[in-house]
Amino acid sequence: MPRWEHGSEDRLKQAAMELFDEQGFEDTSAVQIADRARVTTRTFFRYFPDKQEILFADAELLYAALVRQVAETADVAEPLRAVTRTLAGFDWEGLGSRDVQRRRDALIASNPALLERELIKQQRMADGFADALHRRGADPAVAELAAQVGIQVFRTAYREWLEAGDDAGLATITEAAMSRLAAMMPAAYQATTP
Amino acid sequence: MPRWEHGSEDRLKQAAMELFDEQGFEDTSAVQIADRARVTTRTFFRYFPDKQEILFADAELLYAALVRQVAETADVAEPLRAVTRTLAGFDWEGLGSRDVQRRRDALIASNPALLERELIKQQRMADGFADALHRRGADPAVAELAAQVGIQVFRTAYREWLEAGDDAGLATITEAAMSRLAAMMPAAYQATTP
DNA sequence: TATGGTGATGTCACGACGCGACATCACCAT
DNA sequence: ATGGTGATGTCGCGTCGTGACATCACCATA
Repeated sequence: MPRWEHGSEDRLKQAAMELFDEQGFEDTSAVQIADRARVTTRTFFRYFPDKQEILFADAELLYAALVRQVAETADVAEPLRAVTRTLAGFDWEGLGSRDVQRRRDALIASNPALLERELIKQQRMADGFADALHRRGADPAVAELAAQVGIQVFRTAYREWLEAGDDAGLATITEAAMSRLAAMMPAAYQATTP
Repeated sequence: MPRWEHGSEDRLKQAAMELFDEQGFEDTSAVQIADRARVTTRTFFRYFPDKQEILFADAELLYAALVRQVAETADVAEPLRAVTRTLAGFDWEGLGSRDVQRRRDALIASNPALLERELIKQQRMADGFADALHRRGADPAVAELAAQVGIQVFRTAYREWLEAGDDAGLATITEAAMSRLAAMMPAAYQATTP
């Protein structure tokens, strides 16, 4: 008979999701989560540096994968497209149903602390993209701008996609967002395009 | 003889800046700040909902002013420029020397909690811009994209400006960033510009 | 089989954070 | 002078997050 059950981390994640669902994020304490997962509070904080992170632990891996992909496939000639294509091309459905992602999104949006965390993750991803593009030979200033803007473009598309019916493809929606952006670039600048 | 000195809020801000400078953000507790400002800890939290906010209390006013300006002067035909021009046209030097702003930036960048807060403020400003543009008649999707991208473009320019010598004007640097962005829009999209 | 190392978890103690409830008192209008 | 109001203090509490050290299952290897 093992002294401890295995899989504490999974039990913690599971318990946290349940409790957030039942009571919301704020009204759920780390102690409650730990209790339901049958571990001590201290163990909770060994797996997750804070209460927010339990919602982003998986996302961290996803971001790393995306950055890696940009690093491998980026086309220096079109850094902005490299970013949006990588993001739009990912199999988001594979992460869970659209409905699950929608609910996760809503949970995050409803809580300032979670929103802050989400934004910083996104920022880190942007930094990763910029670095990857730079390594592939892009000018640093261009790389940073492409990363930041590319992510913003995709984010708006992603949210549209979450709300859309099944007919809409993420790639298509993202293309539409890019077109929108292109349409709002002043003509003066477009003329200067090399 | 007044029972309490007046100007607690200012004393708190002052004390906080000093201590952050002396010891860094993490190693400064709310208690220390309150002590130096000669108020109780409870009073600290009455003025600032948390330790981070003491660094952003002023910024909040600034953001509100910028949003108002976009709401008043936005040109619906060029929402992206409306955003970047408002931001680049503001008198940032009036907020303090470039050096002060640089140090503030460094302090924020050096601390995750502060970075999170900064990003969420920026996000709120973006939401404000988007709303303002929408009210002025812009399509909601376009408004959101213009706000987000405009801010990102300006942010990169602003950081360049902080590092630059006195010769460089913020407006010029921002224009350069816009050109960079225009240059990376795929030609296919530029052709579709209405 | 014995032994010792290693990793996961527990236990304890502590400081920092943030808030609710209520008390106090300077100041101001009337 | 008097009563209201706003700023501040006092007290107590629950939550967050961490350091230090103890425990014990499991594994490798002699």
